[in-house]
Amino acid sequence: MRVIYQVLEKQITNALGKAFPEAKESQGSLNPHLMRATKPEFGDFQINGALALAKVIKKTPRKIAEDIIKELQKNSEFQKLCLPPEIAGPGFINISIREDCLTSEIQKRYRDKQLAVPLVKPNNDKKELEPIIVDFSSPNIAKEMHVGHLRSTIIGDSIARILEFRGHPVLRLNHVGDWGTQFGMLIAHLKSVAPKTLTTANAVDIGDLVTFYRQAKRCFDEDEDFQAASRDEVVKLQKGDPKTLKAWSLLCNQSRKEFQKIYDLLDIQLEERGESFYNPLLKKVVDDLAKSGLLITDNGAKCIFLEGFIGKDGKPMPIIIQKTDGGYNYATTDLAAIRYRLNPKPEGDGACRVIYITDAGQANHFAGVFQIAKEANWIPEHCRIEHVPFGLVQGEDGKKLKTRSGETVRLKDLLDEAIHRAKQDLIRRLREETRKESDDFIEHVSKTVGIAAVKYADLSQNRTTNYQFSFNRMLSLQGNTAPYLLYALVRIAGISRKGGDLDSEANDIEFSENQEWNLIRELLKFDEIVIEVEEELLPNRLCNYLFELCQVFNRFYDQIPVLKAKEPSKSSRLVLCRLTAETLKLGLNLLGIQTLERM
RNA sequence: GCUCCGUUAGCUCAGCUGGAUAGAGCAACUGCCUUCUAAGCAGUGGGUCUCAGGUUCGAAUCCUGAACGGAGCGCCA
Repeated sequence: MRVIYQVLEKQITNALGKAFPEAKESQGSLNPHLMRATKPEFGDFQINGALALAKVIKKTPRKIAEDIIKELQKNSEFQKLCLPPEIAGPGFINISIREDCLTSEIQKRYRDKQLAVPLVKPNNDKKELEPIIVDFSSPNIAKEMHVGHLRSTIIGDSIARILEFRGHPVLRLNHVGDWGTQFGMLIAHLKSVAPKTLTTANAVDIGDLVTFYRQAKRCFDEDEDFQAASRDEVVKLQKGDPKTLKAWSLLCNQSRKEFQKIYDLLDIQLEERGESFYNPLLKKVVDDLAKSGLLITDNGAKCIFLEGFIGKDGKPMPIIIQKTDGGYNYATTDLAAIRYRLNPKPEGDGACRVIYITDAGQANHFAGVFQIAKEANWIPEHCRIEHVPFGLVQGEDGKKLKTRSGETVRLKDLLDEAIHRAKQDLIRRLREETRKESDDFIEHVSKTVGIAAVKYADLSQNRTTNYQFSFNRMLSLQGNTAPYLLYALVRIAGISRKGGDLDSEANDIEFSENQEWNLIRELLKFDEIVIEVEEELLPNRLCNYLFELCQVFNRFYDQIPVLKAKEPSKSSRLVLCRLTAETLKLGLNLLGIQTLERM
């Protein structure tokens, strides 16, 4: 209905101009404030503009609304599209779209792969679309992925999918932590305790690596000599010492294999481009910042002091660009990354929008880095860089999610448990219903449902707030959960199995029942929702929509017979079933969730 | 201490950027299966939108202040 909305908005703006020529000068007052009706009783859209206009024109809002309607009704195009508008409450205008228009919208959408969501096109002055970068997941080498990576990975993937679906070239970048002090620590430690791991492939497995890392961290915190040795290793690494580089690449490979298992399980594509990639560019970042006069040396470190950044002691807090020992910090890497990503090809990625999916705790860091990039003039006029923050994953006690023994939850364990619980649930149901299914079926359904539940639970929440993780809730068969949505699709597949032709023609469709119109109106909202999510980067809006669509469909399914209806109702209803299935499948796909025919 | 974020039903959360009587889901209670999968549907009860001011035709939404909770804050990322 996005197109209808746009047409209406234009018509109403025109009508306003004609009805109130005297209001034209005062800016903004001719905005119709057209929006989707807040309740079904109010029709499809409502105009709120009459209320705001009352201030400018000295008439009551209801009188103004009357004049707007009079003007609108002179327009035959408007009349073709809408029923006569009604004035309600203090001066709202309620607008209902004519049923034949709704029907023809359904026909247009039927068998349209994009389901009426338009593809983006390049600007007039450019031949090609510029890529959008989604920077997400970003685990650290030599550590296992843990629950802290869950949200970034899931949310980032969904946002990338939505942008891709709109037609944007998307670079899904995995900015893995493969550089810096942690590596110094690890290599320095391994040199003394397990030197073989630094020269031989596959000499250490990821579990041991994690243990070594912990030991190294402890040494680093307690032993000053070890600190110095670690920093030495970092400097060697950054200077490209061949032995250190070899050791480094062995460690990275080991971790990479482990990450890939998780990404495969989650069905997520990512292009690895770690921090190390930007190493050759760091020196120029420092040099250019120095040239621009932003850099100040403080206690031997090269820093930038920004307005509004104040530390614990109340003194201005620096952002450190180069440490006293010559090493670089993550701010430096992030600055180098911004430059590279926004630089035109082939020197850079030529991106027009860069999206960082990280926890909200890094908001200050990004605010600082973005401000430096802006002051250094590294962000072209037409480009956007955005930090997309999300809240903490908490346990059911409201505290940061931990295992019973108080350790960080490994992502692999968490996903396995979701799948395991989905499986137990499925087996119990099969027993209760005395159904028999193959082992393959059980494995496939449990995996799909388990992963879907984890993803959907995360995505369906407004990402900015903390999120309370609960297996029981996310796997529940009722309510706003993945299993509920998947079940709606299974019901439609059931209709098809029982002989419903979900591939019939939509030429002669006809509707009469309330529940049909409710479903039609819900289906037609899809395009607006996708575009809104693309702009706001809030996938929970899409989840919310899909949940509502399922509720409307289930009401329809409960109250309206499909297979037993006479023609043309039967075919018309089958068209609605198919369109519902496609909308759900596509919607879930944009969330990175796979669907099922039976469950 | 400073900065950022949050506070909506017993619980978990929406609330589309200022609109009509604040909405879902869980939990509780009442109905509905010889019927396309009841993993569903229909219904009932449940609210000082943390508090106090302000802005205006109109505030959960915007501004100021307070309380409570969370996160971050100099050479880790």
